Amino acid sequence: MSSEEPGLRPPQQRRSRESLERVLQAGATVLADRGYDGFTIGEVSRRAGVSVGSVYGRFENKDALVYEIHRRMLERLTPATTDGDATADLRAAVERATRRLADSTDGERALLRAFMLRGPVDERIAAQGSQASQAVGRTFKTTVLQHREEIGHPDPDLATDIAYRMVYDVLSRHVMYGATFESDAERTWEELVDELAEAVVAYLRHGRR
Amino acid sequence: MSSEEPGLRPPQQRRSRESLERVLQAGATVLADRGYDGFTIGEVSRRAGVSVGSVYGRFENKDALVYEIHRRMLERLTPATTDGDATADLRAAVERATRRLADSTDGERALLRAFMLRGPVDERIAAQGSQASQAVGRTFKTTVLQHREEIGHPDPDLATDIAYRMVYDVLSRHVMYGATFESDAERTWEELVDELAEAVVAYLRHGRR
Amino acid sequence: MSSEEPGLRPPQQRRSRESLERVLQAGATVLADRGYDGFTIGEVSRRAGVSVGSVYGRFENKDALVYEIHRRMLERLTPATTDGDATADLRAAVERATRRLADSTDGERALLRAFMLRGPVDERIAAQGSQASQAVGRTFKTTVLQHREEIGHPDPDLATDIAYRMVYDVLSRHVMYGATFESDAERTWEELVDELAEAVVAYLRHGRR
Amino acid sequence: MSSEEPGLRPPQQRRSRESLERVLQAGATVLADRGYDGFTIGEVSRRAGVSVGSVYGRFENKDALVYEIHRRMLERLTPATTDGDATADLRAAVERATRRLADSTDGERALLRAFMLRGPVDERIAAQGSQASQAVGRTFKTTVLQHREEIGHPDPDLATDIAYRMVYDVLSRHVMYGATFESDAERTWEELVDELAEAVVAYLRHGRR
DNA sequence: GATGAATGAGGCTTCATTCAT
DNA sequence: AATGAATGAAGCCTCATTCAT
Repeated sequence: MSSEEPGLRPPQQRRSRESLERVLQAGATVLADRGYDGFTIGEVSRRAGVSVGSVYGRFENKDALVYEIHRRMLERLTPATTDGDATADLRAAVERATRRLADSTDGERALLRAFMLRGPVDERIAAQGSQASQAVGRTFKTTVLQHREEIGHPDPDLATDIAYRMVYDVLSRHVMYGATFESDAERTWEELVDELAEAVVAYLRHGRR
Repeated sequence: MSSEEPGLRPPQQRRSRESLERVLQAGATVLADRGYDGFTIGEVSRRAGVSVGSVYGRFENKDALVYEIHRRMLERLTPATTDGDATADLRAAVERATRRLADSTDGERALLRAFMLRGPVDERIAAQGSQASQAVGRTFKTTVLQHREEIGHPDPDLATDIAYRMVYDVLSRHVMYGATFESDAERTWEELVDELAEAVVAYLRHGRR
Repeated sequence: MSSEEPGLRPPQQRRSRESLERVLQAGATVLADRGYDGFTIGEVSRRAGVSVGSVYGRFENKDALVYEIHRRMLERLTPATTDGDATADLRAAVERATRRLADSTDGERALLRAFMLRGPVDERIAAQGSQASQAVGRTFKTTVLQHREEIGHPDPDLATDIAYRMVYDVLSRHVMYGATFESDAERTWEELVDELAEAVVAYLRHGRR
Repeated sequence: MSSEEPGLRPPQQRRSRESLERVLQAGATVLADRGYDGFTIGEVSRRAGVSVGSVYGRFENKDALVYEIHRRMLERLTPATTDGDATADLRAAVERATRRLADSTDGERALLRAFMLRGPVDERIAAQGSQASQAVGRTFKTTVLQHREEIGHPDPDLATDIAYRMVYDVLSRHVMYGATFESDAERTWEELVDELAEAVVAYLRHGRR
């Protein structure tokens, strides 16, 4: 399938590798600063201090460059996720999982935002992003389900899935739109993280009627 | 402020009103079908069966057309919201408020999606959208806070705000990305609505530690 | 010849005549204010408070309107020119002729400017303008040549022609470009008029070598 | 000031310099042949045998191209002007200065015409043109004022300034409108030059009344 | 006659991609 | 390999003119 092709032409020499990195770095900066609309090959080549032709020497086309920047961002966002550490109870598990999810976006929010806006328009971005989000989700859920017995909801798997969505979606929206879009009450990132954990704990714990 | 001007040139003849509606309708369809990127004046004029100049006879520029489509969508989305109806208890209130929010998107999801993606890039869309979301939010919160005494959270206003964000953000994300983005478990709109209400009730009710 | 056709459709009714005048007046104002580039039928119709179609009901096309505005301006600029009044001597004749030329532009400078810039691009404007300028020139020369015996130049007709050009061209340029274009010394209209007369007198009087 | 920026993107390769020259040359030809109204990027690119994009690769926008053509024309028109050569008397000085001014337009009249018509509409053209004209004027006046003692006019500086305007304006008008606009007597360039010098000499020499 | 809506050619500009050097 | 110049399709917008009402 063509969607499987990397579009990245592997570098052969030392200088090549450096220039490749410069292009990727510049590309990420452009995306973060000016969004996808401001992301032109010309702008990237200018910021990278590399010629347009050189960019095309590295990447088959613009999309391939975007995908690679995306891929690398996701790599940084979803680390090895060695999540072995046990947790004392459901609350502790939820808090840790939530915090970990929140922290993973540190320093990448502007770039993440650009891709979040691009996903719905570009299937491949969506697919890559979805995959990563699901991986993160599995970790989240695994951590939380360590305390399955504390969960009062009749369908713990469903509840945990919903819980993950709540956390993920509220944080995502904050990344995309900022602190006050849907409400005039400004909420900091920290507040959101704390309250989301609180909400999730309450939701998971309580028995149905 | 000049940024407040509508940019819509009011029609003065019958023929003209019809063509205005055709343009708006075609514009909404294009946005829904192909997103903002596919939204060109040429495409709109083609679908509306109207010349390019005609579009400009009605709208100052492309943005003015987009804003007007947005404005009308928001008008449909946020009805008079006479929300007088009392509710029996917190659960009933949350369920009604959540359902109402969810239902308001019926039939407009594709268009809504286009604007949700445009907001972060276009301040005016963001401002209009935010205003509407906040209005909806006030109704949601008012309904829920009718049962303030049932709320166990030490700060009921904060909790209600967070609750609204959870509902709004999960549903929004579903509109933007579909059923399976961040989780591989496909969730229907209905499931989401029900479980979100459940989660909110649990969150609001439970006393802190 | 098509260049002979007036392009003006004669008005039949009272209201018609009024609206015709409004169009011509508005057209002159637009030309004076915004130059030929800003002269669009839309703008004229807006300022005249008359529909676009109405303008075309009066004038075959944009050019015909421009020509008519031009024609009327020239009519005002070049009055019956009954120049019978005798003058005492060459100096008096030159001064009167120069002053009369200068005064004829009063209150029309902005409009005149627009047409002076249009002439070189539009043959018909050039022809009409040239004809008027030549008529004015004949009066100027006739007045001056009343004192042919005072003229020292071996070819009085040539000299008078050159004299007219000097006066006409310096004043024209002042109308087109303002007080300081070709020199940093700002010269008022009055200064120019006085010194031009002085120069012309000196030129005409002096015998050759 | 940003209005001072050239808007010309400096060429870096041999090929590019050639194409730059072709564009400038074609641009000048278009302006000379069809005036500013006929000066479209499409027409220039066609005549230069170069793509539209290529023009924009070299110039920020249409105006920048026009300004550069103007700048180069002025450069050719106003040479180093080392005017050291002494003159025998006022007449010789005036004749030389007038002739030099007249000669400077050789071979550029059509292009000059286009810019003379553009100046009143484009401030930057006006400013550049005015500056050049004033520089030429200073040379003219310096040459003439070498013989200040021959000047009978009570204010030699004023008179010299007026003299320059007469020469400049009559020649300019001839460039813009041709030989017969304001008079039906056709005057050749040579005749104008000779008579203007004659007139200026007479004007400067004669004592006031 | 009057109105103003509709038309569409034409002008400016951008940018992904190719290709000569 | 690297460079950056060249290409041209495509998008936005204007405005003279026509024509249905």
